[in-house]
Amino acid sequence: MIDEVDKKILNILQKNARISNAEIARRVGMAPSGILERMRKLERKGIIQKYEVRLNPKALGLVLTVLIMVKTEERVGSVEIGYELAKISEVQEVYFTAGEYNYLLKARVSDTDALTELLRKFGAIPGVKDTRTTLVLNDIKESLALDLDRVDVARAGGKKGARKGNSQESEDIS
Amino acid sequence: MIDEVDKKILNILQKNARISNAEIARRVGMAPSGILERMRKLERKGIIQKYEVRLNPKALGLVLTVLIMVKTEERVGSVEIGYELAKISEVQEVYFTAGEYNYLLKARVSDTDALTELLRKFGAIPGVKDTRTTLVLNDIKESLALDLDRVDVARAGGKKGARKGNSQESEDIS
DNA sequence: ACTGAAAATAATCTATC
DNA sequence: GATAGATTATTTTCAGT
Repeated sequence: MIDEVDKKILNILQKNARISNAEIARRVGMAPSGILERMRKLERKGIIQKYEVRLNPKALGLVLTVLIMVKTEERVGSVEIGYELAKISEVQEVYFTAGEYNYLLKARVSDTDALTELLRKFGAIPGVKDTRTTLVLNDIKESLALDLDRVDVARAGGKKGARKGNSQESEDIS
Repeated sequence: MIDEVDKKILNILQKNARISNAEIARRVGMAPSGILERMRKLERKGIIQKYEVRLNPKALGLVLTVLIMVKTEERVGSVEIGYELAKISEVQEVYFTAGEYNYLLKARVSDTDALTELLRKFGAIPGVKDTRTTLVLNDIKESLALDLDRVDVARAGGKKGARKGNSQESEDIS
């Protein structure tokens, strides 16, 4: 259950996740202790999953973004290979999809040699049958933001659809 | 230019972007003021782009992840329509790609009705010729983390590839 | 669920090396 | 670049409502 106050807090955090508690309190018009309690509850419910930093891949030399579709031979519905693919550090996103290809991945690499190396890693995973690489010419939008005006405040709850099938490693969320 | 100390700082932030400065300082073995200065420099250089919160879309009722390929009729190399697509709030990612389709998008919606509405919005943009929607059955991995061991510390610089072509709205980064 | 007060920490600035 | 020290601000806990 999230209410209008939670929505305000989450919208503030979506703009800048490193903003101080005290500043959120000021903007929401509540005591900092109350904000702190709400944030912890949102974390406990799994609505807040993580605070992340977005680094500029190009500024770090990872100038190529690639989208790779992967076809595998697994028993229907199995995502074993997906978890193997998710372990590869160049791979930022792995989706198990309905359709001809089983997975779609996004990866960042420094150059075509690094891309070749990455594809070689895929090929080394048993069951990977085919890959189809698409070069990204322009990362036009990349955002974690959700439009909270689209979420039904009444039915938004903490139980369903939590961390299942997420291979991110954990660490203290605060 | 990032060095080994920056790398340590960034790796700590990649695990939890809301960690205190003082705690980073403790882990790195430096004075907090020095860490603060380095973080500000990383922000100024555009290496740190944003601090984001990852909310659980499913916990908020946005249970469907969809990948949509969009074919457009634009003059070659133009990404005008990409920016239009990026304005739509359900759309979290927009990539301009080499290949048969011009764009690949990722979007979150609550149900198939919301998906229909989203596709209708695409159709309303002049120049959008065709869309191909793929349903995501499992979001296996979604992460912003970059493997800093893959970045060449020597050549990683602040000049190239900064915010160009990014339609995220800005706000005080701290 | 929230507030307000108190104690503990942290952020930030200046001066200095 | 970094630190140490001073000041201001924030975080956190908790008693009270």
